[in-house]
Amino acid sequence: MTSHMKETFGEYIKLLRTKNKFTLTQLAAQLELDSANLSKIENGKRNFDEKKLSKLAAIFDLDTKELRNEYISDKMAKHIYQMDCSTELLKVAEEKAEYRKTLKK
Amino acid sequence: MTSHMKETFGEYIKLLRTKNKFTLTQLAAQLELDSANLSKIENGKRNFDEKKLSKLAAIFDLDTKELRNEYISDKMAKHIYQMDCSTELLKVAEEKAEYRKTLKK
DNA sequence: ATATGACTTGTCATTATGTGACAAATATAT
DNA sequence: ATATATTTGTCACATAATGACAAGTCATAT
Repeated sequence: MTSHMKETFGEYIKLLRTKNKFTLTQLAAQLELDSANLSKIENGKRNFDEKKLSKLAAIFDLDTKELRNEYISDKMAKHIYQMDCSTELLKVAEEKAEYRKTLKK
Repeated sequence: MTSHMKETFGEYIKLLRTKNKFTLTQLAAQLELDSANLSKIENGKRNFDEKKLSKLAAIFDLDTKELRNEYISDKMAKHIYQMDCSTELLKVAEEKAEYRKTLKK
């Protein structure tokens, strides 16, 4: 874990986009999606499609694995936030996740 | 955090039910749901409806808050498991969840 | 062996939730 | 004011979750 972003994934995309002087339309085109929807993604009103992560990484020359980590941690953060899950509870959750692994499936 | 269950929430319900010598049909009736669907819940194929938590607590004389914690940690565990989220990544996610709080909304 | 009760599985109609697409509104710059 | 950039609203469609019920398995008592 090298990065320590506090942004949401949407804000992160916006950051990347503006730093590289892209317009929504330009980036959206490269990602093969509607610029209006990309706007919603940047503003946290829609989800970024996981299948497009590698494309996004390629555009901004990022490490795909790192980017996927950002993506996953953001998604988890959203859940943590939404269920208002405390650190304590998260620990329990982690144990339970381990338990689920032992159930294979 | 007093409990340290490793079960899934479904398994937990089943445990409560069998310890109290209830049949699926009996418990389902009290929870106002189909016994077939309760079976699926116990076996992790459906979700327990959060709105019925207090009812469940009442039936088995449990602390509602504790029960809700079990419920939430189970749900989080599911997410952690599904996205195969490492402890490291979880820490990052927690920070990001904090960040989301600062965004209010 | 078959009847009964307990549990599981499959399926379907309905509902809820998310997505792509485009129009319209707003903001920002020139 | 005009053009461009961004945001918001909405609709039709796809996808996923749910309630309901039928049919299945399994164990056991008779």
